[in-house]
Amino acid sequence: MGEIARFSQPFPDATLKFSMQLEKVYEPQRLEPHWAQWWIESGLYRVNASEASSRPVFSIVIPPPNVTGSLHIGHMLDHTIMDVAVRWHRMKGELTLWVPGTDHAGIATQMVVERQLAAEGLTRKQLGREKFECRVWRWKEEYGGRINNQIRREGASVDWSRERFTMDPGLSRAVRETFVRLWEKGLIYRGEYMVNWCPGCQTAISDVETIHESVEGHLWHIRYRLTEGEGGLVVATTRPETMLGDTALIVNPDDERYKHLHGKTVHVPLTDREIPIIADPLADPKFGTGVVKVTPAHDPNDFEAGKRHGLPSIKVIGEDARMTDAAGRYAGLDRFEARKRIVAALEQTGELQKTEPYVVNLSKCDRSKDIIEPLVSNQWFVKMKPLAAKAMEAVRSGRIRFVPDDREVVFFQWMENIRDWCISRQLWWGHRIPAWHCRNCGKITVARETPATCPHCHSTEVEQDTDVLDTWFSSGLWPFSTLGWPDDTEDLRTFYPTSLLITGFDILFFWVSRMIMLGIECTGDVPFREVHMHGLVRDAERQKMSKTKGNVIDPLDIIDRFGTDACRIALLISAATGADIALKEDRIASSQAFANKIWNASRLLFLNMERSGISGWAPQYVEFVNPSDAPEDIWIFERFESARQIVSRALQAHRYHEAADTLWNFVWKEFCDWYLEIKKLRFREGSGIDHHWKAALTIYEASLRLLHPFMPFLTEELWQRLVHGSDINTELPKSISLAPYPQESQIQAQAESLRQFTVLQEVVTAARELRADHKLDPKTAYPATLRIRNLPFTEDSRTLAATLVKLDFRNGGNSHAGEASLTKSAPDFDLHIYIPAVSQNGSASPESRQRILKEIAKLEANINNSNRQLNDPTFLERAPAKVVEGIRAKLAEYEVQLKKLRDSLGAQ
RNA sequence: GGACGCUUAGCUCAGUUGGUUAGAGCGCCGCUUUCACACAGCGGAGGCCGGUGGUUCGAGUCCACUAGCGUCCA
Repeated sequence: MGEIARFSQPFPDATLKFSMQLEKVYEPQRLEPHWAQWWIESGLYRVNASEASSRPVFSIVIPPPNVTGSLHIGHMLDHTIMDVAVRWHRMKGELTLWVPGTDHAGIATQMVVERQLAAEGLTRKQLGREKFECRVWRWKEEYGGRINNQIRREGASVDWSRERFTMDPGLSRAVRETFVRLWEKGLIYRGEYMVNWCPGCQTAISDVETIHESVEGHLWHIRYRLTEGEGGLVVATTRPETMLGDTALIVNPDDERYKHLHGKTVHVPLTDREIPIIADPLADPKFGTGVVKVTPAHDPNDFEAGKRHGLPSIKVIGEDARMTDAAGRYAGLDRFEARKRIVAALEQTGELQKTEPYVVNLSKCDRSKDIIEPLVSNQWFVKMKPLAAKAMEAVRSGRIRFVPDDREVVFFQWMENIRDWCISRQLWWGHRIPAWHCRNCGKITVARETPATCPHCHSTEVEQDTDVLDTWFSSGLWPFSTLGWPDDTEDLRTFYPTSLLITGFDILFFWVSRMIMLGIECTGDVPFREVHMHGLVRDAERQKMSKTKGNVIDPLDIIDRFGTDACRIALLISAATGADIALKEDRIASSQAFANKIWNASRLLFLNMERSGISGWAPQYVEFVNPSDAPEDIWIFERFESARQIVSRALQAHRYHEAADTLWNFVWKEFCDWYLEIKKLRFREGSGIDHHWKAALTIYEASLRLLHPFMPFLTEELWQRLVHGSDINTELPKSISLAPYPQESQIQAQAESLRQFTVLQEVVTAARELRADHKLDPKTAYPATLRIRNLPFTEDSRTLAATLVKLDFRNGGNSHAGEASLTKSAPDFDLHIYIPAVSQNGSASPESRQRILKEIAKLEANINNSNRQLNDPTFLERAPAKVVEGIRAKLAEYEVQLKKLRDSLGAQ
């Protein structure tokens, strides 16, 4: 059971009238910010770990957004789904924690601040590391709050007292601890390897931060002359500028064409260097000319080949993507300018044999879109295989469950082919690597605490490594670093492993996988028991949103226009499990209409409460005690219970769209369109709380609670107004968000009343159909007769039906036999409407005649189909009795209906 | 090249273990401004569920093949 607090001062703002008189149109913009603020100020979602002994625990961490960024619509989807789950669990009475926070986004933030410096004519190098870091912190203080404000406006019920930032001291200590442990276990190493170098970001990046693209390029065939004797070899390459760094040519050992050349040397064009021809399987005889040039400093394959054969490595392209001094007369040129000039030069010397068009696979930096330069450099790596093995085991054994589970395939595929993770970044903003280099003995010391002297030689000449760690290294610790790890805190013991992770599948490799690996490694347990991965929010044309395309939807923008609740429900209802969303604005607009509909349904109720002399309603939290005998009550309780069950099951299974859709239909189509339409005929001036009101308010209040996780603002507002005026002699929760979620009702289905109501619905629909088809005057109460078969149809139901469709059953019947009539018959009833004014013109309209013919055709088809099945012995033998019986019953109905339709055609 | 997914109403999409007449939102057509709501109500039109074949008494749902599209990995 949620925290029960005495109801006090629910409205944080005195300007909000605390009354049952609602404005005609729902204005979310006026109400939502107040509740958002009140929820926080009241500390409703602050959790105390010590309460865990008596209650089940539900915990979740927010995927930390970039602290200096701003939220996009994808975040809003993510946060909305999380908030639904969180509010649901909280209302179920679980001790529910949602940890908010942000990450420091190393590269992105550094680049933003560098741009700012550039505007002042400064560079970070001019400023120096320490001052630069100060500038970034200042930037963070200034803009970091923006994200939090946005999260508040989304209605996210996080525990702000536990807000964390990846650069907080505690989380930084977790980073250091992890690094040291992995180093001590030999899972971190440092060395000269080929890495993805982004010239734009000026740092190494990991494999997952690169994207691959196929672009139209060229394959240049270049002739390398033999240094001795005549002839030479032709090499096909897509990157001629790297030839300046060639240190060998490779041919396949089995390639007969080149066997006689093994061990000979060739001259590298445009240089005065000689390089050997060696045999290695790297060369594919079928590709190009079967000869490859080897540039160990600038290609991952060549790097490996170079190691195998002990080849020298010549770096001709630098970190700035310009040619180095080793490139001779090309030194200082941009790599692509150098390529142009080299091709031109080769053409002139005749060493360029031919040029053909070729589709080149390019690696680009995911962030800056610069073309990656593979470079050999000194970097830090995490050995992934041992970590991956445990992570895969955790998923395979079911300790972590993926929703939807087909994502597991992608996870396993990636894990099985995992490569070591380059974690060092040549940045100044981030967690500095806890490794110290000794200038005296050259040894490396990795330590939790900053060493004063070198432990190896006791020199004081120790200097911390200048690199920082990949941001994902720290966010990989997020589920436990936020809870106090490495300390053994009460929070950690209570809330770890977290219950659930909800995030986009696009960061499966970046984040989810790494959390699983690091979580198991650091804590010995999985970081979460379930992962729900939702899709991307795309624009109406299914295009990925991007700033360059200009199709980005700003969540605050649509929140301002439509209200948070409308945006939430629109996102939820569009989000089939795991599928991308093509978000259309008209969907949000219709959700706004939905919110307004609920508002106005409440307005109807509140207005009538006043007339009946009811000032408020205090919920009992015992669902559906003593319903009246009114059929609409029995019916709506049954519909509510059905919706409640579907919603609960759907939430359990992370089918949020199904839950939202079910609620939409229940509230609008059933509660508003049928139940309230009838109930408002029941309300009486000054009645006080009679059985009609008791039922209506019970179902209304329970519906608000059922809806609350999805539309928290609207339901809070209405619930507060509803309960405020009541004679509260029981203790009420302070907020609907702390009230219990509707439980299974104790009501027994009353079949007779239900049928009474569904027949009533059919009669009403039939009458409306007749009136519409024949364009009967909407204002005239026509005389009519209604004959119900096989059911004691009460006078009450008859009156209700007559009122709803403006018919006069008292004056119907034989006395009007001379007038034309319209007839609609169903298995349960016959309805005749008499039309005195147009007695000569009572024949069926062409529209209705056509529809009847169509219906007859359909019925005949159904009857044939049913007969075919019922005459089939194998069907009778193998189909379940329930299905067979169902078809028999239907067949009987079809036949009655068919006869009536034929009669009605004849009669008209 | 490999893996996975998608194809259902004019548009965007639902459809849990195969079961009786396939749904929603928007759009479209008609009627109504009735004292909750025109961000509304009522009525209506609109679908051989991509194609072919198979399993089954029964397939939008399962299987195979095929066409088109998409995502991830190499």
